[in-house]
Amino acid sequence: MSSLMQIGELSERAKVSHRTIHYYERLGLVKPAEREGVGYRYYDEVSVKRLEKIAALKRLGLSLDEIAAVIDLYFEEASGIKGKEKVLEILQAQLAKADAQLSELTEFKRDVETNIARMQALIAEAKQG
Amino acid sequence: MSSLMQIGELSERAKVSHRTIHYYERLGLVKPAEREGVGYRYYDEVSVKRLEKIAALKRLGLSLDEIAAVIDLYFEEASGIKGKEKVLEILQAQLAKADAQLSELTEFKRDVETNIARMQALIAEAKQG
DNA sequence: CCTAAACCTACACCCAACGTCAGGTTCAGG
DNA sequence: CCTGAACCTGACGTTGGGTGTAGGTTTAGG
Repeated sequence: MSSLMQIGELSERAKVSHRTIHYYERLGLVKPAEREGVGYRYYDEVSVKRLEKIAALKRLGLSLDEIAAVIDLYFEEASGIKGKEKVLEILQAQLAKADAQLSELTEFKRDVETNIARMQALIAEAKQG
Repeated sequence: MSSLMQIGELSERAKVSHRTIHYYERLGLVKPAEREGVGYRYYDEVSVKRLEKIAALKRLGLSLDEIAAVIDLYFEEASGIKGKEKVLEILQAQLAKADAQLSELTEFKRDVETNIARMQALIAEAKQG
């Protein structure tokens, strides 16, 4: 009696439209915990987390295909022994990408801060020049 | 005699197709330093930097429209007095966005590192279990 | 002066990631 | 049993960020 929810509630809780959920399902990103006969989709709590994780990965700039390739790592026990080293490779690539993005982002932030200071100075100057 | 270059060279140096350069020009992201009559486009060194900056901002997840809104800050003197406060607003929004992205990215990195450790443990275990 | 390489414009087309719409089904409450 | 809300599928539309191509022009070098 794990209290499943329908797509409407999932949609609200994960802040994702139901059409998007359908779309993600076709791409293999999410699937209902249960689907009796040919009827409604029923989801569990994990689906909420899964959609939130997908959103987070998207914000990092991953495409849906790239996300599909790694999302299971977050929600399933490690796949068969043979694939573990490949999974490790993927993770290390993502780490490298994250590092690169971090330094680029840090630099960007510095630039923005510089520009903000410059703007504020110019505004102050204009206001009492 | 500042030795201008044509679009082909710019394209090669900035690693951006000439079609994309045309496209960016329509969006107001770049423009040739010179264009005699109705003929070829001629670019200077600044254009190379500009395209590289655009690429960097794209990697941070900015749309071309957002980039258009700020790119001039990097290459021109501050625009007219009236717009300065709006520019400041844009910059502050970008700073907030960058901060959010930074913390998300940091969290993501931690997750990936955890998963890497987990994978490595599993692999080691499998190799001598 | 001629030609090939590089350029020009304009329009059509592509892909990812959705959203919209139409027409039909299911389900819960009164 | 009936109705309205929630759901279903499938086809088509849209937006962002480009790419492809046709048909014409410019220019540098021999």
